[in-house]
Amino acid sequence: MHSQKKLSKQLRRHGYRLTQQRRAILQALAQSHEYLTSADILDRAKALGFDLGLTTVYRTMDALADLGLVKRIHLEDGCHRYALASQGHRHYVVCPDCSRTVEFEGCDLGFLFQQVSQSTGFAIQDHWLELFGRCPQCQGVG
Amino acid sequence: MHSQKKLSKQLRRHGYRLTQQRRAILQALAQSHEYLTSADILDRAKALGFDLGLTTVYRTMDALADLGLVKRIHLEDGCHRYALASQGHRHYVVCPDCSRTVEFEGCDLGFLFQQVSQSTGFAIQDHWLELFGRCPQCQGVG
DNA sequence: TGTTTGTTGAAAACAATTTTCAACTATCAA
DNA sequence: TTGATAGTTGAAAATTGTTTTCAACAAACA
Ligand SMILES: [Mn+2]
Ligand SMILES: [Mn+2]
Ligand SMILES: [Zn+2]
Ligand SMILES: [Zn+2]
Repeated sequence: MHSQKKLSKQLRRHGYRLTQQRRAILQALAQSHEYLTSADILDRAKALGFDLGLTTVYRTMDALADLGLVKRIHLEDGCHRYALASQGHRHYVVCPDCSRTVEFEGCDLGFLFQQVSQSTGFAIQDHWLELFGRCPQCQGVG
Repeated sequence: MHSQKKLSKQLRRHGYRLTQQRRAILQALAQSHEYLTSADILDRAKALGFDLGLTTVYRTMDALADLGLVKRIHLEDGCHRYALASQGHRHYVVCPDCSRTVEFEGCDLGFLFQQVSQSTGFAIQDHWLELFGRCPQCQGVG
C-alpha cells in the first residue's frame, strides 16, 4: 500500500502540482479499500471537509491512472471504478450484483500473448482480464 | 457460421417475432466479417434497402446477445461492437487505432477460474479477456 | 513577493444508450 | 381470410458518464 506521502511525491515528480483537491482525492482513496466511482470519490472527499468538483475528480483519476497509481476497472455498462493500485500485476473479480471487487494475482498470460501475436500479427500492448461472479454476500453465503 | 435462416429460427424459437427490421439486421451482420457498432449496422441495413431506426438496432442486438447469437466486444471508451458469434469460445485482439478485431481461441482459463473461485469465494459466471495491440495495417507492416 | 503556468469548476457540450408512448404489424385462433 | 392480441417499432425526449470551455484561481519557484 502506497502511503499518501509517496503518492504525492510521485505526482510532483511527474510535474503535477499538489493541490488541495488532489490531496483530498488521495486521502479519500487511501481510506477506502473498495473500488469507487468518480462520484463516490467526490462524495468521500467532500465528507472529509474538502471542496472540489466532479470535473477535477475525473481529471485527477486520469492522471493517477496514467502514472499507474490507481487501477481502473471497466464495468458492463461502460462506467469505471478506481482504487489505489497495489503492488504488481493484478486482475479483478467483480460482482455483477453489488460491484464488490476483489483482486487476484498469479495469472501469467505471457505465453498466450506470444502465441496470439504470432498468429494474428497484432503487436500486443495491453490486456483486460476481468472475471465476473456473485460475491459471497450476494450469494447469501457470506 | 450460422446461416440467416438458422438465426431467424432461433429468434422465433425464443418467442421473438420475425420482423423486417430484424431480417435487415441479420442480413447486414451476415455480410460483414468485421465487428460493427450499432450505427454501422444501421447504415448497412439501410444500404440493403431496408428502413429501420437505431433504437431497433440496439434492442435487437440486446436480444441477439442474450441468445448468444452475437458477440459483443467492449471498447476502452465504453462503447460496443458486435459480430455474429462463431462456434466455440473465443476471445479478441482489438487494435486501439482502428478497432480492427481478430478472434483467437485456444485459451483455457478454467484452471484460473477454479483457483480464483476458491480463493475469493466469488462464483465465477463470466469473464472478459481482450487483448489490445496495433494491427498489421496500423503498424505499416500489412 | 511577484510572475508564470498549471489547475479548477460551473456550465455547456458530447456521445452512447435507454425510455416513452402512440402507431403499427407479425402471429395465431377462429 | 380475418380479426383480435400482444409484441414491435421509431421519433423524440431523457439519461448517464464523461469531456470541453474558459475565465478565475493558486501552486511553485526565482
Ligand atoms: Mn494479466
Ligand atoms: Mn461494455
Ligand atoms: Zn455482490
Ligand atoms: Zn489497426
